[in-house]
Parts: sequence; C-alpha cells; structure tokens
Amino acid sequence: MTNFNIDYFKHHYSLSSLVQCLEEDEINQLIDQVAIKNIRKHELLFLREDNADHYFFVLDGWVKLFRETLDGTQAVVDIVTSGHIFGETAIFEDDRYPYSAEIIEDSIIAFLSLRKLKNTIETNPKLALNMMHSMTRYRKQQESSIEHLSIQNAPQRIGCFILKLVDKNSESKAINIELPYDKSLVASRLGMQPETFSRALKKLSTEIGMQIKGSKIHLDDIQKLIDYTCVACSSEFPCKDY
Amino acid sequence: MTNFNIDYFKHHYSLSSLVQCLEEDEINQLIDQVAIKNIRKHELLFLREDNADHYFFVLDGWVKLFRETLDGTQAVVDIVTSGHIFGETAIFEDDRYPYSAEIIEDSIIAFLSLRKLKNTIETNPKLALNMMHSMTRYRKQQESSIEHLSIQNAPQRIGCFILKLVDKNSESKAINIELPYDKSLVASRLGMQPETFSRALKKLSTEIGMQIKGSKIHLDDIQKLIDYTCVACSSEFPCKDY
DNA sequence: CGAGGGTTTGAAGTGCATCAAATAGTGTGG
DNA sequence: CCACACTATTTGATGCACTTCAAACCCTCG
Repeated sequence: MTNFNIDYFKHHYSLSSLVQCLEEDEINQLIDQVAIKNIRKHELLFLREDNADHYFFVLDGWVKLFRETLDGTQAVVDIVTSGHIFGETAIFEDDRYPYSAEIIEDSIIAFLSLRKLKNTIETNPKLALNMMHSMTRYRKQQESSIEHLSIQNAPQRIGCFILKLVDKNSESKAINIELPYDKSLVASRLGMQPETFSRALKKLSTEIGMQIKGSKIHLDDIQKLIDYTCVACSSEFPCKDY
Repeated sequence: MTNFNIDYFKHHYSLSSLVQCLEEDEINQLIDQVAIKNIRKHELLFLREDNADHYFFVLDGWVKLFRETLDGTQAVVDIVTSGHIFGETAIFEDDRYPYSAEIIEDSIIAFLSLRKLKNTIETNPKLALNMMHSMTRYRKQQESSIEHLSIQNAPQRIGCFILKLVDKNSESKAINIELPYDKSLVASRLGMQPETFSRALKKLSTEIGMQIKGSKIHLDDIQKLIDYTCVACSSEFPCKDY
C-alpha cells in the first residue's frame, strides 16, 4: 500500500464491527487524536503487561499477537491483518495488554486512544453493545480453536486454516492461495511444530492431491478438502464461527 | 441446602459479578419474575440451540454445561455450582443457548428473564460494563484452557485443576480436598480419557507424593504441586485467569 | 560463491487413546 | 445384612500422532 490518509483510515475504521452503527460525530470523537504510522518488520509494538494507552487498527501489513511461557516458549494468540482491531481489550485488564504484539511484515498501523474508547463505552450503550458482539465473535473463535485443538489432527487443522483463507464468494471450485506468512508461523498459530506442519502438508498432498510449491497452494476441488477436514467438526463448513 | 427463599436468592444474586454495583431498584427490575426450582440429578435444563428465554443462577448443586460433536462425543464446557450464572450469553447468540445444560447433582436453580436482561443492558451502561467484565473473565478462562491443552500434559492439567479448588485464603501448606464430582466428569472437563486421568493421578502420587483415596486428595505441601504444575504456564500461580 | 536462515527428511522417543479385562464401589431387592 | 447387578475405576497391552533431535537440503542475499 502506497497511498493512505486520514479519510482512508476513517472509512475503513467506520466499517469495523467495533464502531459500525455509531453516528459520524461519535466516530469522530473516537478517532480525534489518531496517529498513523509506518512500522517495520520485526518491531515490537508492545509487550504483554505494558501499560496500555492505545488500541490499534491495521491499515496494512501483518501483526503477530503472542504470549511467552516461563520456559520461553511462544504461543501465538493470533495473526491479524488489514481491517483488524487489536489491543482494545486492555480496558478490561487494568489497562495492560494481555499479549505482546510484533510487526511481522512492514505495516501501517493506526494508534487510537484507549481512554476515549473507555469513556465512550461507559456512556454509550450502542458502542457497548458492539463491543459485546465483537467479544462474542472472538469467544466463538476461541471455542472452535479449543475444539480443533482437541479433535482435529494436524492435516485437518491445516485444512481448516486454508478453508478460512479461501474467498467465500469465489465461484470457482479450485483453490489457489498463498500462505500469508512464514510456514513456521502458521505452524505455531496452529499449535504444532514446523516439522509436523511440513509432514502434514505432504499428507494433504498424497491424500487429496493438494499441490504445494513453496508458499503457493493449489487444489482442483475445494470439496475434497472440506470432506477431509470438516468430518470431525461440530460446526459445518464454512465454520460458522469465523 | 434445605431452606431458601426469594431474599436468600436476591442476596446472593446481588453479589454476582453480573449485577454488582447496580442500584437496588435496578436489580429488582431484573429479578421481577424469577422462578426458583428444585431440579433432580440427570435432568436436562436445556439443549444447545434451544430457544432461550431464561438465564440461570445456581443456588445449590452442580450443573454441567456441554456440547456434542457430530460423532456424539461430549465436550464439557464447564461445570458450575452455587453463585454462578449461566446461559446469559444467549442474548448475543440470536437467543439460542450455545451449549446444553444438565443437572448432575440435585440442584436449586433460579430462572431469570433473558428479555429483561437484554433490555436493561441495551440502556444501562453499568450493567453493560459488568457484562463485559464477566465476558472478559470467561475469555481468559478459555485462553488458559487453550494454553493448557497445548502445553500441559495430563498430570499438570490435573494439578492445575486441583490448585484452583484450593482455598486461596487457607494458611496451611497442606492440601486436603475432595474431587467435586465424578472422576470421569473431571477427566472430560480436562479433555482426557478416564483411563488417562487415573494414570495421571497415579503419576502425581509417585512424582510428588500426592495421596489419593477415592475422591479425597491429600498433599503435605502445596508448593510441590505448584512447582510440578505451573512451570509450563504463561501465568503464575495462582493462575490469574481464574 | 558461500553463509545463514527456513524447510524438509529421517529416526527414535513420548504421551495419550483405545480396547480389553480385572477390580472396586454402589445401590437394589431379598 | 447379604447377595447380586450394575457402574465406575483401575490396570495392562498395543497403536498412532506428534515431538524431539539430527542432518540434509534449499533458497535468498550479501
């Protein structure tokens, strides 16, 4: 992305589930002091437990949200891209971030005031309701993560991940996508080792004929993947929870 | 519990995180049409996807919240007892319950109107904030479940479960507790098979000297269990998320 | 071209699930 | 109070999926 400005930001921010349905002047209130910054790959936006003054809106790029255990292992909470908001839940966590955030591809990030958000939520039931709805959506995502962790095997988890990347509106039966970031990051997002990820991809290749070239993935018929992946799931494709 | 009445209910309900900080007349509004019922073990309170008119407050007993997958396996979402509210999130799920509920010990349950709750949330920012706080708490529980599922092994998961049952205010270094319900229910709550549960308990016995007699558990020094259990965790004991 | 990361492959080990069987525990009717 | 049936729990044996460690390979970029 090469050109952007406040209006571009405002347009996309207004569409986000957090603030949709608000009047324009209410939104203007919220974005009054927004700062838009280019941030480079590998930079840390904040660390878990940091004092939280801002929440963030991704205009472009990729951001990894993660935690670390005492023994140094990293657990990837989520990986977000354009149109996503993150860090806003700090207002329910004593104004501390519940995870760390690292830029993993050069990104354009809007910094928004948590204080303003907090004040508005405390008085505006519409925003509060939106916030609750987005919390509910997130909760359902997590529930399906739990389910997937416990009942899907590695190839199925990858299948599910790929299905979520597929354009739901596409007419074509074929899948042609590119993995959005490092394979080892995807692996960690799916809670498995890079080696397991690699072997699981190979299994998808032999079992349903999925073709893998570097980070490019091709499959002639999406239905094969659905049949292979979703048998174990309590929700049907497309996973309602996403 | 042998004696209870509306005032007893009101007292405890008022203390619940959902409605604390509300004025008395606001609470009276919410509990206007409450019904308090004795319900027997094994009865189903509602099924997932049922049309939701009520949310529930447990006055006494135990209730299992669960889901079923296509192949009939049961996943236990939670097991709740006195003082807990459940079913209230249906207002964000198109008025359908997101899980099924079964009474697992004879219980006393208050039936509360979801419609009233919904109306109040939509206009009263205080209640909305409380609701968000309780959603946040739940979210953190889930996050720690995800973490535990992927990082902790079976004995550690049991250890974590036991640590949560321990009275945090107790002065004593020793643990003396009784498992609150069927062992196989605990197993399912922790996402493992009854056989695995049994073997994992035995491992806790040989590794840190925990003594198990039926459903009674004794350990001379809680620190042993903390050392064994919490090494893998991103939060410290007592797990902040509970 | 060569260094260094990410990725793949191989071999071995671990943990949990599954199936089967033995044992303990609980409630029932006699 | 005992005998029986039924269920919950434990134990053993086996298999599978994933992890771990080690080495090879591949790709990119100086």
